[in-house]
Amino acid sequence: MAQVRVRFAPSPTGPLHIGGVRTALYNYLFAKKNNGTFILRIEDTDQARFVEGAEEYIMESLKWCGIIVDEGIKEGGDYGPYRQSDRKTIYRQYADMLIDKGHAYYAFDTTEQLDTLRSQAEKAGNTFIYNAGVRDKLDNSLSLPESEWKGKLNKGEPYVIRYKMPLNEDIHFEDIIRGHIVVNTNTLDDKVLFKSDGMPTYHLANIVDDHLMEISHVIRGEEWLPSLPLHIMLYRSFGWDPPLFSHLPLLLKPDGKGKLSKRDGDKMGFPVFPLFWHYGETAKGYREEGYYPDAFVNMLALLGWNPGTEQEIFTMAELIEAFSIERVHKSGSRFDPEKAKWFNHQYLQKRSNNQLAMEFREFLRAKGYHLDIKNLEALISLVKERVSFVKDIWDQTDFFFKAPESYDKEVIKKRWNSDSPVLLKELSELLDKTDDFSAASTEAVVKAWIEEKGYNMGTIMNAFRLVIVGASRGPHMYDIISWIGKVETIKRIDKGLSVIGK
RNA sequence: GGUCCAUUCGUCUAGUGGUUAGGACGUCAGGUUUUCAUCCUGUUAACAGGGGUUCGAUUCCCCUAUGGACUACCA
Repeated sequence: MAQVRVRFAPSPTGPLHIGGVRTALYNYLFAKKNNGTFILRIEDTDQARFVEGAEEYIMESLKWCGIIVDEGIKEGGDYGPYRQSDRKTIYRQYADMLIDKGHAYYAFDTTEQLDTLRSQAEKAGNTFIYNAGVRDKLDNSLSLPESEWKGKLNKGEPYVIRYKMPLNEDIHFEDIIRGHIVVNTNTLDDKVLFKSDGMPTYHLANIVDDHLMEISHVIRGEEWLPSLPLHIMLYRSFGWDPPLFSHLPLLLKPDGKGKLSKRDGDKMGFPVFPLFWHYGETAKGYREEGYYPDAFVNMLALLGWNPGTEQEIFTMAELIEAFSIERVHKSGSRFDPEKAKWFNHQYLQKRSNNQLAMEFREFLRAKGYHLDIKNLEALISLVKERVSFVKDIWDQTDFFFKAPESYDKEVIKKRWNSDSPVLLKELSELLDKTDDFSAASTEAVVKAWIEEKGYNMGTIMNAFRLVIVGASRGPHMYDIISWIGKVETIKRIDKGLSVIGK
């Protein structure tokens, strides 16, 4: 295979959502699998939709995911510039080339005129298509006498350049994922290639840039499939060899219908963006929700592709090794937030107590707690298996840091009986006399006491947990009291006794 | 409306012209845990429908249904 060069070509119109990230990821995996080059090209030909911060956001997102850009606006490269607005002067000559070859023409119709024609057609139950069927009746350099349209040009009247779609021709083409597709040109329209504001449209800029940048494979979202015939025709008109195309299936909403959209995140309570977004609107990101980038990437990679084995956990290197574009699915995948959490759980379990302690220490710092790593490692070893996110550690361990402020009423009803005050008082005195407060030691002492007196283990331990934790949850009691220490333990028993009473 | 694309458990998916249609998430049930959670074990549940082709179709073809994308001087 010739040198593999692929590009991810987003528009900086807002934060990149996870569908875009997955497109970038598949491009990256494909490139690296084939010792190729991954290019980031910014497609900002629509000045009206430019959004502050979006370009930075895209680059930061890729970086967070571990997707390394080989050529791009920051990285440079031999095929730059990599931002289409910086390539503005390139496109016009290609539009002119098409006009010279008779594949494109000037059109002077105003937006209003075309809108009217469209709505009229709609009322009549037809579809207005600007192509060979009607272009003779419209206002363009094909329908008007040469003197007239040249006059308009000289006068500086606004115009666009349209592609001259041939009449009644079947266009055959291949998609790596979808196979053979045929479309008749009569259903296609004379797309605008060059806008009246002096900028190319996506279609022109995209084809010119892909050719100039020697892109070998175009891997993009399914929403582009309908314009593939146009793109194929453009390559033919220029006399260029087209790249190979792959159209990725869409990411769908978890419930209901339709493709995942930028709005779904807040509506459904999970992020649709890799990172927090805060220009104008704000939106949650996976990074800030506590996802590890490798878990996020792993989850995303398996949404629409799988290697055909039962392996589910992959490092980026393993993904690169296993990836093949042919195994990408044809149909859309519904995004499942539950499975995303499961992936993070898997990755969190693989981290060392020390790593987690460092991460949790940052979390605690924000809450005003400052603890040493050894202490936190001990804490984390007690709850690690129960959490999926670092922030979950707090939910599992808040009572380590502070005595309960209230006691679960249901638990009082169920676990606190008339004997409880007396028994806990005895327990308190017993622990007070115990010097070695390691979990093993207190466990031995308390068990011996319960056995000697013939008490009921469940009764005591559940009431004990109630005064220490405030609820019916948490790790082993002896681990808890060992960590909080004797003084705090006794204090909590006393407080519990006075608050709950009998 | 038109064009194009798609359709295996609730979800992500494996798979083959002949399989008990496999796995994961979730669900549910047991077990462990004197709590809660984790964990373990088990369970649950699918080839959209109808025609063909064939000795035999989930698998190949056609139709229908359903879903989706596109239908801008947006990408």
